[in-house]
Amino acid sequence: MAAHTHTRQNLAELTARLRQRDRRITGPRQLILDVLRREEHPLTAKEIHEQLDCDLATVYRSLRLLEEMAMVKRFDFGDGTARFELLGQNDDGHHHHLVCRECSTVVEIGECFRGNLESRIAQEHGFASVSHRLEFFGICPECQAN
Amino acid sequence: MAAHTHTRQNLAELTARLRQRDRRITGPRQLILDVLRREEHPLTAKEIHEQLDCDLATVYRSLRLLEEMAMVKRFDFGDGTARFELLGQNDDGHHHHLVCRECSTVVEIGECFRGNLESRIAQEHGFASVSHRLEFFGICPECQAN
DNA sequence: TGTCTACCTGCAAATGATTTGCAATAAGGG
DNA sequence: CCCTTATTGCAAATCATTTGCAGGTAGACA
Repeated sequence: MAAHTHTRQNLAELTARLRQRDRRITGPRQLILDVLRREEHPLTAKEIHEQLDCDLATVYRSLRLLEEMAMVKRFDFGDGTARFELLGQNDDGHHHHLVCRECSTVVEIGECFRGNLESRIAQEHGFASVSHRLEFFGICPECQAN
Repeated sequence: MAAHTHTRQNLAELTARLRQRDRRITGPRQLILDVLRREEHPLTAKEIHEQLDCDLATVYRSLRLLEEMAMVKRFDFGDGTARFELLGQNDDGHHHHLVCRECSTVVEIGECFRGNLESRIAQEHGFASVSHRLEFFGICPECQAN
């Protein structure tokens, strides 16, 4: 699919979701989605900001809004900095990452243990709407070589 | 086992591990372990500090040292605040938590998926020493009632 | 196309967790 | 008991993220 098609789709979806919440389609919001679409790995707010020409606070505000609208997903690798990935239209973004402890290279892990672990845990402890967060850490091939 | 026995054991272990690194056994370090031993759930640096009478910076420095010495384990629930738990002598502290999204109540989860998932992931991606972090989130029984 | 208004942005300052510089203090081997 | 070196308290610095505010703009409507 050509990039501009992606963009168009993206924009249409953005427009629709923003309308529902009486929010506006602004330059920064479109640009942030563009940046995220270009990257295959989750980006920090700062990394996104470096590719843009708007205020860092605007990036944070936009990311929060886009997250609420389920257009981006926030990941936490435990280094004190949130990372964001673009979500597809029918994608809940549930997947995990394998992160290099040395260079922070990120590999996406499609696999996840069966959901029944989650429901069993919910049942055993009387919790409702249980979700989980799972990330893997290791040393990537390149860092092993060095 | 009586509490003072625990304390004695604790102190002996602390002493031994500190000696190895040419570090000193100080009041704050002993007190932090005491506080952690009294609590069944992971505590934040601030929570530990509230029960003590030393500087917050000292609490952070001590926790970092104790973590390096594998006497406490750091957990990250994704709320931007680290939490710490005491580790037993032959305990690598590998377990997970179920955290209430409302009130932050924490339940410890003993169970963990088979370690072969970890090694399979390592193999597939060429990573070495792969570990993982996994936490569950949900609404606890009490918060469901309210 | 101009108006109006609520939403947005930039900028600067505030927050909250955690770290660090430094001078004063204490642990513990000799 | 002394001396060297680790450790502490205090204040200031960092870092990621948020927020207050005044000026700017998207977009519904006339």
